[in-house]
Amino acid sequence: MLPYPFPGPFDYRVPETIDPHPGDIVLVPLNGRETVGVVWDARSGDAVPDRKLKPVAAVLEAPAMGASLRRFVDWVAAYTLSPPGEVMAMALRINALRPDFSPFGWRRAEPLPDLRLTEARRRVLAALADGDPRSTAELVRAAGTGPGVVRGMANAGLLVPAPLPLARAFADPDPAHPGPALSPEQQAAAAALREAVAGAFSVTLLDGVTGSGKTEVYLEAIAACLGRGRQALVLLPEIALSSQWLDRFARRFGVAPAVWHSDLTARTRRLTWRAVAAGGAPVVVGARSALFLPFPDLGLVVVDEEHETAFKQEEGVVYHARDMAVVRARLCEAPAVLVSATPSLETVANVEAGRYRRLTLPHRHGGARLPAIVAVDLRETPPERGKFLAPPLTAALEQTFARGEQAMLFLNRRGYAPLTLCRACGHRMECPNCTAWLVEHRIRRQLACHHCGHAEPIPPTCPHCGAEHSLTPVGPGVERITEEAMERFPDARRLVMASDTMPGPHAAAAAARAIEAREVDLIIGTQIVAKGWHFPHLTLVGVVDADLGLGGGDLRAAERTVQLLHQVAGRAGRAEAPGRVLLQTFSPEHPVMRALVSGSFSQFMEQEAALRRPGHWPPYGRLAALIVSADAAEEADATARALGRAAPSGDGITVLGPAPAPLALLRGRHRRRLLLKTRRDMAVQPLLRSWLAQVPVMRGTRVDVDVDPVSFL
DNA sequence: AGCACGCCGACT
DNA sequence: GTCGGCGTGCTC
Repeated sequence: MLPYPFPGPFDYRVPETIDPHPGDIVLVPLNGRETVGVVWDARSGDAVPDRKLKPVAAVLEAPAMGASLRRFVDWVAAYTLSPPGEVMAMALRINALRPDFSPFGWRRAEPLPDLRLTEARRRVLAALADGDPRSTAELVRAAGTGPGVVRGMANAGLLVPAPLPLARAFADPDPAHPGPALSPEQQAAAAALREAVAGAFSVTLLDGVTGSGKTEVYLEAIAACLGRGRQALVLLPEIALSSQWLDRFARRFGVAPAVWHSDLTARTRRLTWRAVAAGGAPVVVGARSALFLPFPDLGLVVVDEEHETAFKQEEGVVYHARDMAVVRARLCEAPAVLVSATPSLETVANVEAGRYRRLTLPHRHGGARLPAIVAVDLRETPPERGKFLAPPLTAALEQTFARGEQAMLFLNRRGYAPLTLCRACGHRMECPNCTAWLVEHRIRRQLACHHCGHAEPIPPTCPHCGAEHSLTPVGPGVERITEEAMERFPDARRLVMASDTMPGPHAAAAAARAIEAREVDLIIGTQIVAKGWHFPHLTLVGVVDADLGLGGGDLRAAERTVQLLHQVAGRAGRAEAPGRVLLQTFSPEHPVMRALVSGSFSQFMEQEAALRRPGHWPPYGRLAALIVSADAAEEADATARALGRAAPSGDGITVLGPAPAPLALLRGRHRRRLLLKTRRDMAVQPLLRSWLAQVPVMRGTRVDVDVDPVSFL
């Protein structure tokens, strides 16, 4: 299998000098070059005539790709309709394998060529007397010479390259390390998880209210997994924001786990990948790409915050890490644990169908109570004109600050204002490349598109009618809320938490520390504040616009809003002082607001299920989206219409569209969508395969497939 | 993906 | 008469 988008593996001849086995990483000729690939299987048999077969060039000295990972790659490729080589490339991490990147050093040549030795060369050989290979840097230090001498010796044949023994990059977590005390409720759940870890494949939903100590419970499952000598993988939706999770892990096990995400430096990535392959990383915590690490014996997969849409990879190979985690666990004969205070309807449906087990933690840990949630009706108590914080919320903020407690304002919108409008002619400032408004970022003095890289200075006059001082910001973003809070509470120490104000894990960790140390009175944030933080002194959460996520006609808009706002609300009152949550809304009677206020999350999910079941909407049916894109609208239309004409039909099959995508123009490309819906007992992949095979796609036009779409943009 | 081949426009 | 633009096709 080659790391390129071919439809399948290529066949090669095996010369007598080498002996490759399935999983081995090999060097093979391809179109006049040499390429790294993985031996996938014995030859596929047909198609390629013997005369065309070229010989495998070499077997690389690298850990082989295990059978369970190869089968996982095949499974993901088949499920997502991606070229298997592209999926394998995610698992291969070619950068970690290239000989020039590998941790290679030197040993003495056997036998030594008969050469006159200089004093420096003699010292280098002396440093290698014990037979262990050493890196160039080590040899330079030991022999008190320069790297040129080592290189010269290698060229003269005195030294030969040798793989360095892998340093233990990650310490063994200590299951006996005294961790935090668990409540009887937590102990019971932990015992059930330990039992699951002792068995083969199973899926368990760990469903506990915010602040119930779910993490501490599944850390016990990890301890049990380590006790059996197997590795554990924990997936988090946003690893960059996981400093508090790492603290908890260290508190339980005395050491840090291996961390895996896309922003690792090349060196750390290589070290971690090699350590995992060698079985030297007992626990890995990572973002979705960690699913493709080469665990020799994966014994447990945990998906924390399993409802998070961040687990859906939208670019390249489009997959849902929560669902693929279950597949990976099954292929490794390991249990999977899905964790959430607000489980997705998909997971709830699997519990109800008996496919998943469920463990519940109904109470907060340490006697803390769940926060009281109330709706603030913006029709009855509107904010002042041009302001966004209604009187009940400002009064609550005042009381909170007066008590010396912390408050949080949540608004899932970056920047100052989502729309800039000309009061003279009604012109809206829009992105030239996308069907989207430009968002004002007042601090940067720019109008920016949140879908592509476009940004421009705020124009002094209306670009349409030329009127002066007529451009007006409409609606709030976190910057504007910060401005309002600053006017109203000038003495409150503010901290803005948004992806553009906290670039990277360090900034987020520093922010969390400042909040824990009570150096902040008011936190103003976008959705990153919803993610599992534990701020013990935070007692008030204000949701500036609770209705925000409900527009747009998205299948999961209501579910997602409940999950997001419930998570945000869960940040309040996690210690002794009780928490309070105010939801500013124009429709307090909406089922979403009722569910949040009453706390009857499960009842809301039943209503959602009742809405989706009759039409066979997920999770009671299957969806796949086709996204047609082209530089010209006519080309996108032509292909989309051709797909529409060739659409599959039959009992239990519905095709919707083609229709312009909500983002009909994205990064300068015109987009059309079609949606395939089938009954749950049907597979969409064969339908999609034969459908796509019937429609020729012009050059410059793309058809992207999204199986189980989460986003409908 | 990555690379060679090939067929048309602006230079020495 | 030549360099080089990127459209097309191929890789076991």
